[in-house]
Amino acid sequence: MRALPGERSPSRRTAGTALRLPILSDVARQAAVSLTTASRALDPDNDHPVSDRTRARVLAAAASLAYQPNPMARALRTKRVPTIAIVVHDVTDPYFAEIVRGATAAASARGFLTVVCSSDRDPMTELRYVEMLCMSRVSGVIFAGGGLDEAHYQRRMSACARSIAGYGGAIVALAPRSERWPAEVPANRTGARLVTDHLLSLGHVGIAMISGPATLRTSREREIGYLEAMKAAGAEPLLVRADFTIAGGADATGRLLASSSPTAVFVASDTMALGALSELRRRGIGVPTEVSVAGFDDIPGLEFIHPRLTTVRVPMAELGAAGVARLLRQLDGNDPSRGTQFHPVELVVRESTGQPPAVPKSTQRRSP
Amino acid sequence: MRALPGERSPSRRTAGTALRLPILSDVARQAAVSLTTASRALDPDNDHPVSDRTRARVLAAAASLAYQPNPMARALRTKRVPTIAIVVHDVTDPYFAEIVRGATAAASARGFLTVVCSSDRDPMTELRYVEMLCMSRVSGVIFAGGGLDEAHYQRRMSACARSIAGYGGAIVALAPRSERWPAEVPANRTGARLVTDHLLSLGHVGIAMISGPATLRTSREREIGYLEAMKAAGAEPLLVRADFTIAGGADATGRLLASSSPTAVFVASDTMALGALSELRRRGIGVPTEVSVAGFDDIPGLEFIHPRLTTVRVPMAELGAAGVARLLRQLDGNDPSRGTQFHPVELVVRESTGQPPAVPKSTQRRSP
DNA sequence: GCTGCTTAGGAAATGGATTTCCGCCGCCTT
DNA sequence: AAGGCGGCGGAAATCCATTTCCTAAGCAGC
Repeated sequence: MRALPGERSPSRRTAGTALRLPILSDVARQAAVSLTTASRALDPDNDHPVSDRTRARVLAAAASLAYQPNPMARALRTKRVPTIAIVVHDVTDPYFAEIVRGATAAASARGFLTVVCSSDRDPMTELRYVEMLCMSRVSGVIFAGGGLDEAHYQRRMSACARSIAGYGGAIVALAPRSERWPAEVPANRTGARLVTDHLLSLGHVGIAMISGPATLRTSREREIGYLEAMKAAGAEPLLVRADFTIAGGADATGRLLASSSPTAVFVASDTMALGALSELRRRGIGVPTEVSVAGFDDIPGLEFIHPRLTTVRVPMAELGAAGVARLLRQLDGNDPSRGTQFHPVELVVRESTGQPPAVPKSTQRRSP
Repeated sequence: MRALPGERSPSRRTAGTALRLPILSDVARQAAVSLTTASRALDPDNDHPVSDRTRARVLAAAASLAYQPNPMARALRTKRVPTIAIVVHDVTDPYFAEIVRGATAAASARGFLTVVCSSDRDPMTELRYVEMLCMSRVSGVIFAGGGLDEAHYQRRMSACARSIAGYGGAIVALAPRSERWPAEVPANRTGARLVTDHLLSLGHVGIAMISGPATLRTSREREIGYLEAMKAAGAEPLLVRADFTIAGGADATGRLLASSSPTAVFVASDTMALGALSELRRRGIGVPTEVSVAGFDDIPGLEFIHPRLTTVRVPMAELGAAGVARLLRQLDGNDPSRGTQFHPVELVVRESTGQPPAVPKSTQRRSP
């Protein structure tokens, strides 16, 4: 496992730059104090008293040397590296990409690096990543996507979680999960109700929903909102499931149309909705003239697709940033809560939803 | 900077799991050898002789304890953390997301974590990230996007590069840059020539190009391919620039149409092409019936947009993986090359390109 | 028998910051 | 005057793998 290339010549290729960076003992020497005092003076969180005069001397010395503590040495003692991991289902999905963007910005503002692990929706890959993260002693792990409701997976995952807690790391979820972790999640149910009500208020009755996998709690929460709204309106629900991908959305749309003819479809994520839109266009079905389509998330770039998609705005970047903030509070020990914080969502009406076709079909057919 | 929460109680919350992970001395004790020997036996690259019997004992002990070397302690000695950073212009852009996916998979297969830094196209943000990475002693930095051709930026960037080389880290670029770093880049010029030739062969003469910022070498390489092909065909080129974003593509399309009426547009990236398509549709201009549009990159999800976009396939994930492989070779010292490795691209003809409108305009107007 | 080399293994130093444990000084009690 | 306490600073242990330097034994060659 030798990592350092032995053949690297000791001679400095590039003249000019002093390659030895200042270390704490340089600062201590220049300030004429001990290592201990230097460390304490430089650490604003340290509660050991240091006189103002001494602290000033140390600070001045550190500044004059442009001292930066060595993160590796620090990590060795504190047992954690100053990096935060974000585990997503798919970096390529704008929903997650946006969360990553928000989290990265927040983390780097606090001096943390962010590592992104994309499981590509494979539970085993995710598990492997988390085990690796745990071994690397990352300060925290943010689960941006939901977990699987599956016993074997959950057992291994909770072993990781225990281990992370064991070395003082923290965990935060950005989607509903069965594990009782601190969570920052969008108001999925409310959002789903909002869109469904919007479609109902436009006069739709046959409103189908394309949801994600049943094993994902996010799917289920959004379904509940939909079902609640439909029930309240006395309308008959119709649910189809697919993967949270463009292809999944297209596929589900095909299946849906094979067995029913809704005038509106609520799709549980914009990414899937893109697929739905694509499939409808392929079949020559007008949106919103023949079928209204609404999504969820408000991923970036939606202004540019046609017709502009009605959706529910989830503050993705804010969610990422909130996850980092929560994580950091947990690490600092001043937020022992394990509760779930909900983030408000907002209906964004654009052009993909409209009134149902003027010629009202007598009754909506339902799946057999 | 106290990172460990002091208030964390020493008692184990979760029974059952031994929280202290095995360390090298545990292995050494169980194998009845010294630390030194244990370390040597476990390191396949170490050339110090260890007898087979001893090695077997150590290996058995390590296996029985499920020993994993502590990455932080190792990093402290080797002066680098086993982490590779990928610097992108925008994680949200599928082009970069795809590269990140490929790189992450390759890195984790070799035991490296991947951190993603998204500069959001701001040179200062990028510089700050790179300085932070350098301070964190990451093993390597992969620049997925091109650099700025600007003196101030280049000076600071090369200071970082020197420093990274100074501690034994490596750098790889995945886009053409003025710095002479080892690079793995797509055959931009060839690709651009391929698409342009495709458009020419369809009978187009008025072929405009929407390119990226002039300060990005990727833009310029793609332009050159376009210009070469146009020149060879005796056609008059017409170039418009914009940001490498959806909005940029839409905006450039507007400007283009304000002053000319090409029958085909070659857009330097799919992301921009999405904007172009959107703008054309907004104006009711048929694609490809009135204007053909071709992109570059072949980002995922293109099958689902309408009309399906003709483009040049860049092996993005492979590029990311190749970048990691190159980086690792550099770290191992068995690839001292600074050369550029080109990755072949491939024309993918789909539905957004077709013959020019049947009624041939007498002559293509050009910008005044 | 002595030198010289090779093979095998160990003790201890190293990397750099953090933290625990102590001691000292001055001041206040009783 | 003896004991106590708060404020301040330092020595040394700690974190854990790697690496440098050494020792010892075994064997060949002169």
